[in-house]
Amino acid sequence: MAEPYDYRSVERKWQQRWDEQRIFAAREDAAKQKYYALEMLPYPSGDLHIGHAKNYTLGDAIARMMRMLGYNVIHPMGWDAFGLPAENAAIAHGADPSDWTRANIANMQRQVRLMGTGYDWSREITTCDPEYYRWNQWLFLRLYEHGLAYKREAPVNWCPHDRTVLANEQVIDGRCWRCENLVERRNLSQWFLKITEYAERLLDDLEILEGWPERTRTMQRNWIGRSEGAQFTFAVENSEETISVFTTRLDTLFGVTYLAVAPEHPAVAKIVTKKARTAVEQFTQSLQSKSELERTSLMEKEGVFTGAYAVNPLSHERVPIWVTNYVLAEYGTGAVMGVPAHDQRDFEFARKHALPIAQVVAPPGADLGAPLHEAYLEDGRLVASGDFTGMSSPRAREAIADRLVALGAGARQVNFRIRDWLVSRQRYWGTPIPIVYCERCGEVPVPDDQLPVLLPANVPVTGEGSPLANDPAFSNTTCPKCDGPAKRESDTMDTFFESSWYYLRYLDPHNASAPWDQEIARYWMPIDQYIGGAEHAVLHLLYSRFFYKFFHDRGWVTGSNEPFTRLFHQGMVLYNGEKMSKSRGNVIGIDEVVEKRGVDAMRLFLLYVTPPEDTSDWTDEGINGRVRFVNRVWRACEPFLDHAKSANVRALPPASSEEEKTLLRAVHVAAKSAVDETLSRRFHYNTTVAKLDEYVNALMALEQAAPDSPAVAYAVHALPLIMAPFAPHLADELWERMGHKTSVHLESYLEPDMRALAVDTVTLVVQVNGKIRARLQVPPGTSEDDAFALGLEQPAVQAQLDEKRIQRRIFIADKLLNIVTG
RNA sequence: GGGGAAGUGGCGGAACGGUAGACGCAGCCGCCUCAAAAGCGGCCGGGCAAACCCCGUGAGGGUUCAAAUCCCUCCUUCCCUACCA
Repeated sequence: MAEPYDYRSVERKWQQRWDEQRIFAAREDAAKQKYYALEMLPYPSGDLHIGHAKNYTLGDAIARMMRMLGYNVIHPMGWDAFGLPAENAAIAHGADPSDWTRANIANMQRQVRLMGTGYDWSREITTCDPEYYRWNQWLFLRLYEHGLAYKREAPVNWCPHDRTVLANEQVIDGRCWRCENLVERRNLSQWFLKITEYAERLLDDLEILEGWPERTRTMQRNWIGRSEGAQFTFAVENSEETISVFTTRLDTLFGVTYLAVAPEHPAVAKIVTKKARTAVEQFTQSLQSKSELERTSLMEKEGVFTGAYAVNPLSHERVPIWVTNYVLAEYGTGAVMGVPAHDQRDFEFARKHALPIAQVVAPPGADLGAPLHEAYLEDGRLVASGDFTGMSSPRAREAIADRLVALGAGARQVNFRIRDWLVSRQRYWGTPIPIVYCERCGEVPVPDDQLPVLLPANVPVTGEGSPLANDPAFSNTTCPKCDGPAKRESDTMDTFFESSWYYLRYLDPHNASAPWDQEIARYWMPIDQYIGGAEHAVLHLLYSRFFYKFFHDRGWVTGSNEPFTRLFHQGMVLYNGEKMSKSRGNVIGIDEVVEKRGVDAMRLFLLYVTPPEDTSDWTDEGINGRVRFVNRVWRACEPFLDHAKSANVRALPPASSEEEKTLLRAVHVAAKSAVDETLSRRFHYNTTVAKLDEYVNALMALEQAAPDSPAVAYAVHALPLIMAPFAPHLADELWERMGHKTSVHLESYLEPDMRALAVDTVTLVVQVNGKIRARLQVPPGTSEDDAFALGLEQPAVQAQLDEKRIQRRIFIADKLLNIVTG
């Protein structure tokens, strides 16, 4: 009786050995082509879930494949360790955020190791380590020096009870998620990064990111939101004030019947008439308690007349100025021209408040006069538009822009939807922003040699107010310039700051004098394959691109100014058709799967269920199928290990029977599939695993028929080599048992051999008028004439041809012959 | 409202203009066994007694010698985004 396969001890053994022998340690080697494989930095929430497992299994299969294909592979892992959940745990359980985070990292690191993923652990980084975040501070200061980090007032979500700023996701139905008080919008002084300065480049360079999913590029395009138009100015009657508006539809300028401004617009207070003041203030007050979400998507279009009038710079018409809830203070100029006839939002507003609707663009071929039921949004021909009447919309936009420029009333302008990145958080568990406020010198950056500004330990975290501001030991300091008394900035950084450059720190993780060495970065960057979920399509992936362009401008990185050459989004893993969630109790735990089924079976299952980009369903039956496969491989190999030692895997043995040919072909079909899926970057290893099934089926069949065949020895010997990237533990075990002293993962991959892939006969389909009438077994390379002659002999073909005249023949070598009749 | 992706057996999927359903799961039959499990072998889209015949890739149309695959319209599902002027 053969020895049964003990996946538990085998998997443990190889994980230990890979660790001890550091077989995945990466070193720069100018002689070899580098390959940087990276999975997105995980947040240490406490437990690894199957979604992580799918992500890391795919990344690991790719990294191992590329290594075996001769590339110098770097494949690191680390922890995105700062963030709110640690602080929330502190508030809820009185835990120390640091202890809580460290414990989670320890557990998740254990689980990642359990998966047997081949990371270079010597490069592991943890973003809450002072050795890491000091470089966060250093980079912040460089951004500051270049005017890309600045502080200004901005409206934020403020909870008056807890006296803290809330993130958008912590505002539920306009209320604080903790105390359920209404959240206010307050203007507070906040740190921003000037990503808008890079908007144009971030947009344009999307074009060269051909290795990115199109939908992700589209999302970034939409997020950046470039729009071309013009900005121009309305004078305000009886006032020095003017109101500027941005529009992409200058052709509708003569259709303006009112001006709509955001309540926060600075001109409002100055232009509002005595009579209207109370109403306007009440309206503004009522909006203050509403979050942006509420103000925009949930509310009807409301507004109050300011009593003031503006003058249209071209038509000289006077139009009322309204304060409205549907104009955003943060976009454009915070004011828009109201054109009810040609903008749906303006249309709804005008209807509600009985404002006139003036049609100035006529649909092609249509006559005006009929009242509109909705705004007409398309281009057309201008009517009732002064000198511009009769022009097409595009021409009118140009002509009106020219006129405004000539009058000095406006200019062509490009506007971006993207706003500067708000990076300050009034929170404890993050990187302290390295700025000091001196009574005499004002805002002073902390000098580099005083970094890091350490996050103090043992600070009470209550969720009320800013913990750092409340800590005098942290807050009180001396000014680096004048040594006078000063206060430290008490805000910490958004955690997306850390994750915008971590991939560079991996390259040189212990460097004490710089965030990374430029020569080392020159060798490894950019990242050849980045793998992670689509949920970061905009945030993380956009911020990182921004940082990398900044680094490139400084000369700190060279070559491409994009960090991620190719990007792959793996799909989610569902269970019972639903997202796994603790509250539903339908979570599949890594520990349990590894214990009960083994890592290799889990990896094979995750690769096999669906193509990697698709959503997959975890099923107990499905994983059982892969457990069976692992055991089949063992039974197919273990009794033949001695026999297999006689085979040279690098030399194709001769095949003397059909069965042997079939087996040798199955071996090389599997190898070819693995290589092709990797190099094409399609990564559909589900098809590769299917080929491994066929391989093992063919192997077992020949073992029954001809156990002594050299083809059996060869196929047994080659199996671990081919399987190594997908079932790495089983592969190394078999490899060792065949007498090898070094890991199979350091071998070069089996090169697909054309001789093995060749076949003796092919099935040639004979069609008549596109319908299959016969199948011929012919040698490959059979000529069209021979095939035609053979085809005509087929009774089924004859029956169809009968009296008919043959008009043409289509012949695809080794595939098909189509006879077309008249 | 806008944008994107996808619809193939009972299920996951394969087929990147040329044999639709590889491979696996589930199911059924058989072998092995005292028995069960495991394992091994076979069957497994629909119609038909059966077939080498006919039908069949969400629906309808088109391009082509040939369409699951390319194009148009519609339906359905999922994801993202949302008053951006």
